[in-house]
Amino acid sequence: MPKESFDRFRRQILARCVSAQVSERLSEIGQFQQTRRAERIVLSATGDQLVFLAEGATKLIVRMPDASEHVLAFHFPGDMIYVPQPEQGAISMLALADCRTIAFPANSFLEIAEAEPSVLRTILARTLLALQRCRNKAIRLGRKSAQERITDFLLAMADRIGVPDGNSIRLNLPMSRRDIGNSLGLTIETVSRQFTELRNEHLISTAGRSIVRLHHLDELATRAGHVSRSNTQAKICAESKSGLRPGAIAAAD
Amino acid sequence: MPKESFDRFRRQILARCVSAQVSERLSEIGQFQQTRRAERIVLSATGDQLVFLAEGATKLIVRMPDASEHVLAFHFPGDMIYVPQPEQGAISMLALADCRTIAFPANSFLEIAEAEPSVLRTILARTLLALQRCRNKAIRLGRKSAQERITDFLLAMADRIGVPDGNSIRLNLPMSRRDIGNSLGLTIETVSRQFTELRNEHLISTAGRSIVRLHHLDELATRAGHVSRSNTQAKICAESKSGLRPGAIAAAD
DNA sequence: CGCTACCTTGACGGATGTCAAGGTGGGTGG
DNA sequence: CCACCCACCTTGACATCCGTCAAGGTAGCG
Repeated sequence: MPKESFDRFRRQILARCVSAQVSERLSEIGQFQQTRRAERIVLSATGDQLVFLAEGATKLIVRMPDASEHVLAFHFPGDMIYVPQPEQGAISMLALADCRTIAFPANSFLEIAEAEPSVLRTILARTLLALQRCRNKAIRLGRKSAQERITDFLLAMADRIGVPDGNSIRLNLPMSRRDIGNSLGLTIETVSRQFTELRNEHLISTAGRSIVRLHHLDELATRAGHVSRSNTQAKICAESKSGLRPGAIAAAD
Repeated sequence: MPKESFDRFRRQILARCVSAQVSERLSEIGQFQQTRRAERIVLSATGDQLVFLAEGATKLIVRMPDASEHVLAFHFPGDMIYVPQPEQGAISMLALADCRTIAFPANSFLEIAEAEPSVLRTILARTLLALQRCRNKAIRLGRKSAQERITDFLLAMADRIGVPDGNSIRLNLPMSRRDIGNSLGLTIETVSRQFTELRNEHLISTAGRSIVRLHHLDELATRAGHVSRSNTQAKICAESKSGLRPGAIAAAD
């Protein structure tokens, strides 16, 4: 396993105070993997997995009975993703860009972590965060219009991978319009129409297929159905400065 | 705190092998509460809470900006519910029937549980289960039609509180049509129309406002968009015999 | 027995899915 | 470096499902 990836894992998931022994044992059960864009991250089918994403971007998908796919979440470096054993649920993880991952069998991971309750608590805290994100997603899908979903999605992305750019925030979206639609419960056509509409109102601008610039964050937040907290920009700055992002287990957008 | 409620908590959440001391300390920080139907379960605002539902039924709701409410989950006895600190998220827990609950400050609970990693793992396991349920809910809300949502909801309820009744399953739903709609992202009218339609097709029958009987579970499962696993009945029998239900942290339907 | 909250039914309109027909970006190979 | 090609995106016309508004009906409780 490349030292660089595991070091990232150690920094982000294991607190600073973890014994070298625990770290050692975890590195022994972790399966490193390098995956090319559009390929599946191969996971052992012998139980639930905890996957650490060291580099790249992924989507977590469910295959529906009709062979279509629904995107549960997008993930970015530093995320810890819980993937249940692929029995019938048919959850799988696909690379949106070239990826480096470390996959741990969940049971072994947790057994080792029992020796170091702080690690267990870190995992629990991230899982609770994932649950909150998933709840938010459920609200979004249940109640919001297409435009609200799209703007909410863009703002969530801004929080996660946006970079300040003058008065705007610049996004380099690794996922296709289809992926966005599959994540928000919309068709690709509706996604496209909403992008066009936001572009016509100068709330966003786009360059090529993946670059999106968000202007007027406050107006976008209003469109997303938020309640006037125009601190997205501030949050991003704070986060990029400290180098800490909330991270998640499997419910990031 | 009534012995009966805490005993239930001990049986369901604490494994049999927990030290008397841990159990004792948990009972000291747990706030017992009896709540009447339609009232709010009052929680300390000083941090996240873990609420054990010993008796009754509850809904976990979010107040939307427009003062409407969205139901995140319904809960039943034995569930452990994670309720984040009510900052702006405005999540609250309402009793659908007379309830008995024990509320623990999450941080204190987890600190005590660190002495007994098996408890921490139980909580983590339940949280992961809640995450799975929430993911399922997200899929349901994102992709399914009104009829699929309703039938899926009824089958989920059958798994949780259904009792076998000849060839059917009988449900005594503690929540109103409005609550069901708020949970599935539908209006009360649409819920009502779908009930009527299912009734006309003899897939369900109703008595009064809260009794629902499900016939033809396999057909209902098809309507729900499931993939032909007609084992719902079997699962319920097995569960009611063993007295064990999966339980959840805050994402039950 | 009557009141009230809750449920049911109907008519209508609008947001979004579906179907269809181009247009465009970006990577590949010459 | 350019041209080509394919996947991806955009736009339009139309259909449909569900939300909205409105008007009763009914269960369950006092």
